Amino acid sequence: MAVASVVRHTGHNHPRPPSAAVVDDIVRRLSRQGYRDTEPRRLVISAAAAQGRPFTAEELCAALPCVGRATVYRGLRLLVETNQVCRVLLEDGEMRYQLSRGGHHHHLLCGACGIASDLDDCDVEGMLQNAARAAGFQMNGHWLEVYGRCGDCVRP
Amino acid sequence: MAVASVVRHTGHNHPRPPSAAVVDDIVRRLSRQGYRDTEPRRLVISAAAAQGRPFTAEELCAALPCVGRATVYRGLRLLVETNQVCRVLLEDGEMRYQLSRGGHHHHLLCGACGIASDLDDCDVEGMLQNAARAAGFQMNGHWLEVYGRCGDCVRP
DNA sequence: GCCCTGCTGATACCGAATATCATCATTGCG
DNA sequence: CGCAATGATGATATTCGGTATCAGCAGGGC
Repeated sequence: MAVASVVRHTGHNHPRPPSAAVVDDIVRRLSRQGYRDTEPRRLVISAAAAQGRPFTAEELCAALPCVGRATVYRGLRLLVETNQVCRVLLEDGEMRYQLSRGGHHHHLLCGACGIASDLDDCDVEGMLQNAARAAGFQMNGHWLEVYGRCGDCVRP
Repeated sequence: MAVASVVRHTGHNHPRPPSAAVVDDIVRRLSRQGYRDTEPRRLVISAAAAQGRPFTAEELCAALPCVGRATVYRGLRLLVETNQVCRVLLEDGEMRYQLSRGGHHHHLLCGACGIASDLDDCDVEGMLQNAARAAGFQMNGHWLEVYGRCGDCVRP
């Protein structure tokens, strides 16, 4: 049976004060991979961490008028490639981003407030493996997003 | 337990001859909703049906040099909105399209040949409902894509 | 402190997608 | 059947998200 645990990224629907520890953590991980610790890059990470819900590259640019567009896009791409930021697919097909806590997980996307909570420990994996195998398909990955209303929006 | 059944859209990896019956069927459904039966629209549907794997809007345009770009884009959008065509999300985030057989299903996407088979009767739904509910989330939809290798590509 | 090299950012560029709008064609109706 | 209303078309312009370019800057190893 699946066990669900939720980590809400913020108590409310608004940007949180970017935690310096979170930024340091990510910068450290990037350094370990040979990427430099630069001021603009820290600003991008900080801005990403400050978003209360999945964001777009353009939103980051708007939040960082003092950082060049190209730098924001490059920084975001780097974060995605190194799995510091995960992609979030909205129901209408729009792609957004969100700071990742790492590890495999799925998103519970609230259509009302736009917040994406993380759903860990849901073993769709095994079930999909079986279904795929039965179809003669060798599965080695999947993409899953869950849409609906979060608890706060269902009973406000 | 999940029961999987696969419908491979074509025996091989190449465009099939567009079946007039399929096109007529879709045109009829559109007519019922008040959309006109026009030559360019039929061409778009026919081209979409002729694709052997998920395609992009640009690929449709290329396949229909005699139909205006705007018309192709409008036609494709209409087909998506009326659920005649479903969106297919590739592993890298690219969005493609594929004629839908209707009904809820997921895609088994082969990274080798690019073909998307349909996976019906996989009850992730129930499992997700439970996991979401346990997290205080009211689920009312999901998006799932499965990635791997199809049978033909695993043992060629 | 110096130098190498990766990073930055202004700009130009590209491609996908949509808006515009005059013209055309489908279909309902007399 | 033929006409009028209106939805559809398509050439074009435009917008917009994202990337390539490249000279200058700065991080960090020495």
